[in-house]
Amino acid sequence: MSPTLVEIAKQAGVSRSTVSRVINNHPNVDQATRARVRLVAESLNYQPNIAARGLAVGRTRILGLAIPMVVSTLFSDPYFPILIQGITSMCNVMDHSVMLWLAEPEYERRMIRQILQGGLIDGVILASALMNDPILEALEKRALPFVLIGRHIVGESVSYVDVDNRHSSQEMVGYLLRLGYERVATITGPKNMGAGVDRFDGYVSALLERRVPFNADLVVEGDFTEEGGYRAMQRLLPFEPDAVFGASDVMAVGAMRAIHDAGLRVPEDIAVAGFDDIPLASRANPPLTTVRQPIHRLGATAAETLIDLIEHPGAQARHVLLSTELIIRSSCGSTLRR
Amino acid sequence: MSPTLVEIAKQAGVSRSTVSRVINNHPNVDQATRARVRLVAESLNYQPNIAARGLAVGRTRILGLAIPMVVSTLFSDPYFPILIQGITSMCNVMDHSVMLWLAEPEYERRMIRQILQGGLIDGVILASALMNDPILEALEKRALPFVLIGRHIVGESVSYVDVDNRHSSQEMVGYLLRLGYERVATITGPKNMGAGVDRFDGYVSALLERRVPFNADLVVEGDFTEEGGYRAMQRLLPFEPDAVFGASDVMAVGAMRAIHDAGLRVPEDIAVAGFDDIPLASRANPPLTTVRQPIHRLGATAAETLIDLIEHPGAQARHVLLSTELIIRSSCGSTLRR
DNA sequence: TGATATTATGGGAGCGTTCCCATAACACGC
DNA sequence: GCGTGTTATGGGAACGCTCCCATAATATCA
Repeated sequence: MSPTLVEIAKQAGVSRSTVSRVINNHPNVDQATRARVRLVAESLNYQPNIAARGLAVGRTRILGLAIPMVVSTLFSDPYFPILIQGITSMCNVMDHSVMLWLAEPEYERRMIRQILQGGLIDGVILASALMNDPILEALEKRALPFVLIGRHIVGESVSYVDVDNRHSSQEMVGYLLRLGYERVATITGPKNMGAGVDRFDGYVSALLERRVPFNADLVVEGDFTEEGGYRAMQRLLPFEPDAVFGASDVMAVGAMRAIHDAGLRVPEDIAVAGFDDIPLASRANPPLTTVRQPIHRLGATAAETLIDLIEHPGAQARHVLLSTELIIRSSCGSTLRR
Repeated sequence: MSPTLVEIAKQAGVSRSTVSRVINNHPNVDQATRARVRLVAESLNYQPNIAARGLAVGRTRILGLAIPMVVSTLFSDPYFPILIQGITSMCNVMDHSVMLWLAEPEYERRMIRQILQGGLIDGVILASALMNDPILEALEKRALPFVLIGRHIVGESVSYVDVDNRHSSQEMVGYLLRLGYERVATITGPKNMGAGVDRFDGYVSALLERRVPFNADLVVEGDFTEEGGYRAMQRLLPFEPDAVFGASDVMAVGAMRAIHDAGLRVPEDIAVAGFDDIPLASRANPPLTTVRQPIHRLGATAAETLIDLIEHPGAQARHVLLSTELIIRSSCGSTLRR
């Protein structure tokens, strides 16, 4: 094991306290002493024991990251790896570490207890919380700082970081309408997920904005999977949409497959747009017009916000909305139709 | 915060020690006392403080998971999410937790120190370590148990869990040869990754086995990306292969795109095979013949092995090879050619 | 029934830190 | 040259837990 404070102290001929002061950069340590202690600590490759420090000081500089398992299974795209990268990346900068929980339902209670009461964690990032997630309730009850990735029904009392789903979708659908499409359908996400409802809201807003009547036949709920997108599109086809907005790229790609299988062409017969801009989107045939999310930044911002929250207890809930970018490729045609 | 042992003790009218014994299921506690303490602990929602316990007992039941950032960026497939799921899943069963490090080169030293000497972690799982990874050296020097996911040059002195890459590739390429293909090319993975070299070895073994002369023109190094597969295939085309074995599905899909772009058909003109069986493989056009990896089990086994190693210090290094499954679809044709 | 095991319980010490208070050394101004 | 302030340092106590030893109560056996 790593040497302890007292061993450093002995070697440097000072007390435990002085070494601690040096390690934590407290003032009021003699220049010479400081240098000597530094040298010894360095040469012995000293590293403070996190558990002990955590015990003493009540803060571990460890962040918890909880992701509902159902959700993580769902995505067959690199969303989570990138998100996690964003989080750990910021944690590196801020000198924090990350503990990971993938919530399997059967271990949920155990996980919640561990997270909340283990005393090991300074705060929690909850990614893609489902609408009725039990952990959320527990988290609110307890005074542990936490940040949601993805806006949530619970409202404005909790901190969250999100992409502006509503506005982005509105923009995307508005773009389709401006191109002249008249029967714009949508394949939504599950309605127990924030991203699902917000993107649908954006769709509705865009119709409203351009005074296009809402047609319930042109809305089908998907589940963020390719297969789900495929099936949703099949249900949509009889109603003859001339464009489809898929609430995720993966679903949009599924929809494209359904369109091809039905002997129709994209975008000539039906235009397709997606959301996320995963790598697959640019390699689809035809390349997919979509909304690019700053996933990495989403993670980094969540970590940053959480750390800020930890350092300012009692502060107001933070709400951060990151903006997106419309990526125009050829799946919706490139010119105005009329 | 969660109540402490003494608070439980006070409420139950016993000593700290007795409560500790109850919590840890020690024998020699009176039935009645045990029940009473359990009740109080339950009602106060007691959860032992992990940091304190770790300090006292020298074991935290926390596993470290380290993934080189370069590698994690690389995969545009759900490999890592599934791997991580496998790990956390087993950790749930074994009552452990996971700390995550994504190794950014600039923070590597800090990470290594933290992992090795923070005293917080009982062992480390190192996923897809690069061949010259500095952390490996540090890990070997230190007496911290660790397990590699993916075999590694360092040899048999360290524990690892891996898929039998060599054998699986040999089987795949053997299958292509048996189908009658005569100019079987391969797009390899990077040669500083275990999976890269092992899968290439399997390719060579298959040729040897069936006495097909090795042709260096038919080997191009890829980088496990779609784009890399595309470019590799372009370089392969002039040498007129009649089949290509891509060391990953993502590269195989890239190769298919290159073949299509060159006006050729799969499998009529060139057969394509992959490795991994990611979801994309079954939805490719044509569906990809590939090798299925038990990724989830890979992660679970790594965690299990590590925990075993932690509990039996000084034990021999463990080597686990998981077997794979040949998934035959239509990208290599379904019938013998001659 | 008295010597000896066994079972049940309590309290001290220690894990490696940090924080707080005490103390010593030294400078300064008058 | 004496109070006052500042700087440097040491040691006790505490964080919440587990382990070990002591002791009391009870069971076991010749």
